[in-house]
Amino acid sequence: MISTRGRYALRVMVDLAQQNRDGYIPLGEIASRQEISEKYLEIILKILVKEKLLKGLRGKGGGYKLTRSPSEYTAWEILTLTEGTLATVACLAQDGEGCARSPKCLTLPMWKGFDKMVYEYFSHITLEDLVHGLTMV
Amino acid sequence: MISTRGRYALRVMVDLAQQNRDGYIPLGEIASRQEISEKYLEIILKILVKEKLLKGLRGKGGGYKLTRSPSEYTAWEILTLTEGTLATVACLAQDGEGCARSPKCLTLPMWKGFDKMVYEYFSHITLEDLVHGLTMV
DNA sequence: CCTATTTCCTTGTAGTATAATAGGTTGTAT
DNA sequence: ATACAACCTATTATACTACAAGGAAATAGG
Repeated sequence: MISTRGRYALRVMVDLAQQNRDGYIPLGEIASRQEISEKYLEIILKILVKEKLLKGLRGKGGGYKLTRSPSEYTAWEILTLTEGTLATVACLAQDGEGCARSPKCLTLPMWKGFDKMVYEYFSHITLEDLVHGLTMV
Repeated sequence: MISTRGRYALRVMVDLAQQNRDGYIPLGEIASRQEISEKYLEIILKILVKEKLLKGLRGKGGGYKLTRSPSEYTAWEILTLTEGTLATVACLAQDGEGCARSPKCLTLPMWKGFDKMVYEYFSHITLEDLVHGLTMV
């Protein structure tokens, strides 16, 4: 289950990709268009700025803007940065020490195969794809 | 992220499928073999019994046993029963009323495609597959 | 320089879920 | 009768989610 953090992040990135005017777009505008709490959105955008997916500018005329072209962002990147990890099971998370039962675990190959499939799926979807309307994948 | 509830459930079902002796296998035996807390496992097995994936028998010589042959259980079935839902986003959960933004949501098709893929993956893996050692899917 | 704007930063918080634990009750075989 | 083992009803520590509040710092226009 993907939390609102990751989902909102994607929606906001798509929103910014849609507004293809140059210049900065303020948070309040995005929040009201996407119907997301401003204060909560702040937290999400902070992550995206920190990770250089967005540029933020303070003060009058400030706001947020993309740092690359929409085709250069993948859903995978946005989701993993905001969600922390998309690993399905704890023993496959990046920081997970990997449980001691791994060698004899009969379900592990299934989880590995699943995680690979998830990666393939989201890493082949770009912001541009989403803006142009994904019909089927 | 799949919680321990679903993961333990799968491991226990695989464990039971492996012990192909007929008769009932007590919880304590499964718990120690799988290194899972007995009390927590009770909760999980209760769900599986209630949903008729397992038969439980009390008293001496009692325990748990499968109600079908391993090839007749899918990972999907076991996971959805114990996890509640595998829907990736709230707006696609079975009881979810579906959010008002659906028609204009550019990310929704991506989530739908993903959920379909997840279903296809887990519904094609049976307990028998897991027991025989899944190498690649 | 002043002021309005808007991001950035820190802290708090209600609600919910997870992963258990504790202790008792009912049913079953010998 | 008794040992065994599932079943049932609570309780709990911990953590995460999805916010909300209030202020500090930066920026543009007048």
